[in-house]
Amino acid sequence: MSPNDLNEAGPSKQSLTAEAWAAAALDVMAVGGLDAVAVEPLARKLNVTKGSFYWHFPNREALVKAALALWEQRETVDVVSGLDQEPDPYQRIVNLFKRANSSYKSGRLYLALAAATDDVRVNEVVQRVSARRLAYLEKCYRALGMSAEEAPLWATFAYATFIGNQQVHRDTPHTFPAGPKFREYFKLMLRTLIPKGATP
Amino acid sequence: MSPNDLNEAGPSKQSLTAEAWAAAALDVMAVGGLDAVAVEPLARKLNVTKGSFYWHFPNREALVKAALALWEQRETVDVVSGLDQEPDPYQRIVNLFKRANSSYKSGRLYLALAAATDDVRVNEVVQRVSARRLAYLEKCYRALGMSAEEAPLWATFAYATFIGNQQVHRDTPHTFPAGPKFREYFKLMLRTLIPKGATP
DNA sequence: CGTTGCCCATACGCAGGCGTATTGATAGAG
DNA sequence: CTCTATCAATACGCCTGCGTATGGGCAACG
Repeated sequence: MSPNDLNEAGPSKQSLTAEAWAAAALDVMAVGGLDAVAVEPLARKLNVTKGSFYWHFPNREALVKAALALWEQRETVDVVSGLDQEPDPYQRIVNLFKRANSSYKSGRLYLALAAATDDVRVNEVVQRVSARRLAYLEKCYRALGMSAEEAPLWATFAYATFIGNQQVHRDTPHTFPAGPKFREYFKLMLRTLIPKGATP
Repeated sequence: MSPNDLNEAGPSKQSLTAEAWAAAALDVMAVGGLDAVAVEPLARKLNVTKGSFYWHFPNREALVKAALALWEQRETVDVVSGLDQEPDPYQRIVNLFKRANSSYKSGRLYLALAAATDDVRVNEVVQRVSARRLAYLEKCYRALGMSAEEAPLWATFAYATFIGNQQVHRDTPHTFPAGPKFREYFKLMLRTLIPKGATP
């Protein structure tokens, strides 16, 4: 837990910021979906009343927008920072997979957000984030020497696989390979999804 | 459209059945998620009032249960009927993939249901359906001569991939390969996810 | 024609979330 | 010490969905 842990019980005498509300909104989103972002329940969780909320935000709409912006920014810096440092394209894909399979919580958040197919604002953000990831993957495959026709297919393939992994992991947790089995599974995916040549 | 098309405008003088309500519930679920299954909005969509609903069901809970039961039954008969007729295990997997990538609507429904992670009833059903699909895939891989250690890994891999395909297709529709590109993509997945030997 | 059962409409009270208005508390500036 | 700006609590009205109670229409059957 960070020093200024929010959305937890306890006084936490520090005044709430708008970003704290947005972060709390993302937390409940990961569990209850977009509809779970409700002002009064959130206020209860933060040990305040909605009197506080309506000082920081004009309405619920603004909170949703702020939460989505925060999420997109997190996801985007997540991609550029650290990941792009790696020179080897093969290792870049490996790192992507590692990251995708490690952060279970952020995976849940993506799935919860993407499930809000009826909300236009959410759809736009999800689309941008997904498209960025796909473009990044495609770039990696091209760096591996793949043609402009093949790369997008492999990128979609790989991306679908690790999005699907998060889904399967969430939906049937006890069936998903764990421990040493997961290491096997991981290696299987890597050698299957990164074709020929270019080993590190 | 079937002769007794429900959940559409128009009088449709035929009396509503409980299953019609359940089917309509599944329809709105595929778009708005579990929370969209609300009695009064559904009644409006069916051109009746909730007076009708509360004759067929004791409460909203019962409707959700009925809808889930209907869904599970659909998904289950979907697997056993027609699919298990095919003798060749390779072709069985191919058919699975074809079916997964063809029924866009049913894919959306699965994703919407699976997103309701906070609901216990939904989780149980989703878990059973997913587990059944995984077990079926594993059986296919074993029929291809795969070992008891490898088969579950490949089954999870393949299942994650086509669940992920539905997700990517939904989240970034314009990026997803279409037309001839999709045929390429499909062949790529098949030859990658069904290893060596056992070609038809 | 009357009665009975099936299916639905209407009207009501209740609960919970949204947004507003008003007041209160606290810290820092002067 | 006073004043002011910041942040939060309280109280209110509104809307919407849930569940109940009651009554109405209609077909089948006697």
